[in-house]
Amino acid sequence: MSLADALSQPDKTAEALRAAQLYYVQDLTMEAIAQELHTSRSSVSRLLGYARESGLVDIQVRSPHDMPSRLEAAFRDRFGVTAHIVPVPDHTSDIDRLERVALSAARFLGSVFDSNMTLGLAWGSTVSAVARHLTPKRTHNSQIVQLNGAANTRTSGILYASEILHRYADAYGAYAQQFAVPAFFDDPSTKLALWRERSIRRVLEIQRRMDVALFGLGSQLSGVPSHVYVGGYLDDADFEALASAGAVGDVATVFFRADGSWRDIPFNNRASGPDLDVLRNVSRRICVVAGAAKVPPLLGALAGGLISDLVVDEGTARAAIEQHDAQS
Amino acid sequence: MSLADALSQPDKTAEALRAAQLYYVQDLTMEAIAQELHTSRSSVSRLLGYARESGLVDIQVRSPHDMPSRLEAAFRDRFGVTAHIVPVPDHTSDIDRLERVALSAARFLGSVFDSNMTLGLAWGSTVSAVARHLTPKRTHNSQIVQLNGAANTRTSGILYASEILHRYADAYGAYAQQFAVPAFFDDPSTKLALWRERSIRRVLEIQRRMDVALFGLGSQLSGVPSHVYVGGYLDDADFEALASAGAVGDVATVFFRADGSWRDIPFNNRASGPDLDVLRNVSRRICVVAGAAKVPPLLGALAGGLISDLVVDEGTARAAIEQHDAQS
DNA sequence: GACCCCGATGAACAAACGTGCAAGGAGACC
DNA sequence: GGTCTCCTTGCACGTTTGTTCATCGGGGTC
Repeated sequence: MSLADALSQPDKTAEALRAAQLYYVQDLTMEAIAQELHTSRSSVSRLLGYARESGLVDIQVRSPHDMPSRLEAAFRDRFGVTAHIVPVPDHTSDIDRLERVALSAARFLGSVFDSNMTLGLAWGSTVSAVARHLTPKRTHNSQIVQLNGAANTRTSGILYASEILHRYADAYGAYAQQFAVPAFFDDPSTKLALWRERSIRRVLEIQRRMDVALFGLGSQLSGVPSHVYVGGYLDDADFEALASAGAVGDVATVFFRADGSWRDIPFNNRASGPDLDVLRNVSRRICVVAGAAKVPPLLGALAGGLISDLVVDEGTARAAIEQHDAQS
Repeated sequence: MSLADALSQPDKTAEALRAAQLYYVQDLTMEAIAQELHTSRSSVSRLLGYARESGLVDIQVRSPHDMPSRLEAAFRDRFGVTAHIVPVPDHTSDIDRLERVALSAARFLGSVFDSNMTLGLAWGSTVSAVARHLTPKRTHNSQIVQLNGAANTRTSGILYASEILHRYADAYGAYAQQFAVPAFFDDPSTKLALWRERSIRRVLEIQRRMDVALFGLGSQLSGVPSHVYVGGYLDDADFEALASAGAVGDVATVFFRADGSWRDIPFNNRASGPDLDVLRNVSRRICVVAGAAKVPPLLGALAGGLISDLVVDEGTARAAIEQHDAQS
């Protein structure tokens, strides 16, 4: 359900609105609503589905402020971060886990992003997963900017960068700002040259002014090297270089260590993503994390102050807190 | 479900919160949630009911701002008032109509009222009906103040003033400020004398500082004199005096004319409610109206600028706009 | 006009849900 | 310890809801 679709059918929207009022506010049954609208119950069911899909009805669960979960309090105390813990049974597969976290993240993003804002998107499987669950929301004068160049598209289930960007822009009625550069450069000087181009500098300038950043964490370095980046961008030598530099993960192609440091990792001058100082200047830095494999990069990102709001599944959150407490 | 109850059972609240997350955010079925929580599906159903009742989950239907209903636009254009039209089939009885409008009003009030605010309540059957549908919401340092003295309690289905006040205070965790005076004075000088008392002046001072006012409209003067006020407070002579003064209705015992004027209605110096200038200084003045009989007082209140937000059923709204347009 | 395509519709079915009810359990009082 | 009361639980049932499917009707195309 795109915003354009929603606008193309004002009567349908009006009826859906009416049905939603009657159903969600006045607690009528669909049967009763069908009578009022002179249609069949099935149509009412569909109408309500449409109302939910298109964001006409907004359902949010809010914990009373005086009783945040123990885990959320732990993140606040240790890292000064607002955590949004997604309850997930422990035996859930990593794919389901990501899906459920992404769903919560999408709702949260919807409540944060608004008119006159700029949203920066890191390109990766996590941000792609969130894209699948966005709820439309009308905004004005807002834009979406891509934070790092696109990796290849052969990797399973990950959408094209432009496709992702378009989904966000469509859901929020925002202007999409592409960033047409490779994910990683082979030669740092190429990057420097490109960064002097006016078309690129314009994008960099927009990035610098973003109000909200949304990103996942790369964890290619922990344990077995994942194949995600093996598509012509990183080779074995690169991985070795990163490993020997002590990198534990990346945000938008920029790598950092367990202690949150990143400035002196040479590899980063080949990355297309924004300097992490730029990121740290953003007021809302929403990090979406699912799966225990991401605990090391998560702790690094937290140490580096890269995160202001964290959406994470319960198990990973618990593991992160335990590991942090064990190390300090 | 009172706020006190909600606090007395933190584990229940926590479980309800979890269930609500899984149900409303992650779209799991109750069966699945039951498994995660190691309980039966029925319990989950009840848990979710509790979560809704106690305001843990907040469902709101919001019209896209670019497409308000035609009626809402009409109210904005003609009176500068934000209208909240409650869809109700035309053949609905006045009692059902009031009930459905009150439900919407309660939800709206919940979205407006917050910490550090003072809410003024006119005492009447409409405000009483709203009380029945309040959703709990936690606030701090807020208070509820009664705007006018209590009429008698013999009239059907209307709660005691203190009972109403208590419901609001309980739902919002606010301090309740009673106003122990009669609805109408026989002798204006009694009122003047009482108004000099420090205990009364304290309440009047609070009234003067309120941020939100919630009131219905009295329509005792249109057509057949209703028996609502016939409880020892108003007699035939009073009604005649009001009729000859041109009064069309009242807000919190203070009467006004069709053109919105009220200052020179002698009867008002016997009323216990606040001067309408005090009311007009309140930033949110929420008026709840149901039933076509209230069209004349509604138009008067609109003319007098007494209303900032209007919650009204569709039929009455349409009638009011039609009548206004016909007269001008 | 004939044809096709696509989206909308209501009937029918299966899944999901709310609630009355009886059983069980914890505490209060005797 | 008995027992009385009140609250909670899970089951069973009837109701409500989501979804599939066949059908219909309104454009667009030849």
